[in-house]
Amino acid sequence: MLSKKTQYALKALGYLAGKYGEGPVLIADIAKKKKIPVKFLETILLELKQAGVLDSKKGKGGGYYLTQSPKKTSLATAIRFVGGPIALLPCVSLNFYEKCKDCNEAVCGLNKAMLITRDATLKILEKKTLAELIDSN
Amino acid sequence: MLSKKTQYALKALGYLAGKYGEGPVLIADIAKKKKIPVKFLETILLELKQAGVLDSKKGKGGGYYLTQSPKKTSLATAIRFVGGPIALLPCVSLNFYEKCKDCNEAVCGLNKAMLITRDATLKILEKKTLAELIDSN
DNA sequence: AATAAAGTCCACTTGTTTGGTAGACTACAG
DNA sequence: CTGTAGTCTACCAAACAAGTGGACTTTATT
Repeated sequence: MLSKKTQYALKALGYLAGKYGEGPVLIADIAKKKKIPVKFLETILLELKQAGVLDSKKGKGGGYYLTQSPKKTSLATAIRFVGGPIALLPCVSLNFYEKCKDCNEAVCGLNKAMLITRDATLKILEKKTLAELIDSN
Repeated sequence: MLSKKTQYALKALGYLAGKYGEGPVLIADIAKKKKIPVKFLETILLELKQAGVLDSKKGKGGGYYLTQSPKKTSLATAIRFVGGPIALLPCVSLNFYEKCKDCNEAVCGLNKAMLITRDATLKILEKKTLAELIDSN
């Protein structure tokens, strides 16, 4: 299961995708529409900005906005930006790999099963983009 | 990512699968071979026993063992027994479903994407069984 | 019956995540 | 120069995850 933080990040990105090209969107606006605690969202958006997915404008008329077209960012990328590994085990994670203490990966059945799972998941999440998160909500 | 607890549970079940039919296996034995903290493993095995996957024998010559052939328990089942939801979001979970506060699922793009992901994951994890976790480690 | 082996159960610590509050500072539009 | 809005820092606390320690019960064996 994705962490709350990652879930909120995806919701916020989906909302911003819907507003792409319309200028900066207020944190408070996103928080209200997507039912996210304002202060928590603040730190999430800041992380996404540091990752380069978002940019912001301070002062009146300010807010957050996507740095590029929502079609150019895949869900897999978005999830990784807020720190969520996609694989079910550390030993099959591309970006958060960690070796098992107890097994030889070449012959580990668990490793094999989870590798297949990760590939199937990635195949989907790399094709879907932020543009697909736009909806009528 | 699966929780440590779930990861340990799968490792332990894999080990017990390899010993199926050979009588009870000591907690300490599993812990040592799979590098799991003994006390933590203790609570995990207890949960699996209460779920019916394992049974135990107390006293000398006691230990834990699978209640049925490793081929009869899928990885999806095993994961769910120790409390781990398989879906990436609560709103697409079969066993731990929770409605989103902020979206209409029928038109939610995130929901759709995660549903497809969950189905792909489940398809794999429901086919793989504990027997496939047996290896030479 | 005594003993040792082994699972069971309860309490506790430690650390992280999640959610929330408060306040000061910076940038910018009007 | 004033108000708006993001930035940053510092807390707090409830809930959960991970891990530890110790006392208790059951059972086979001697």
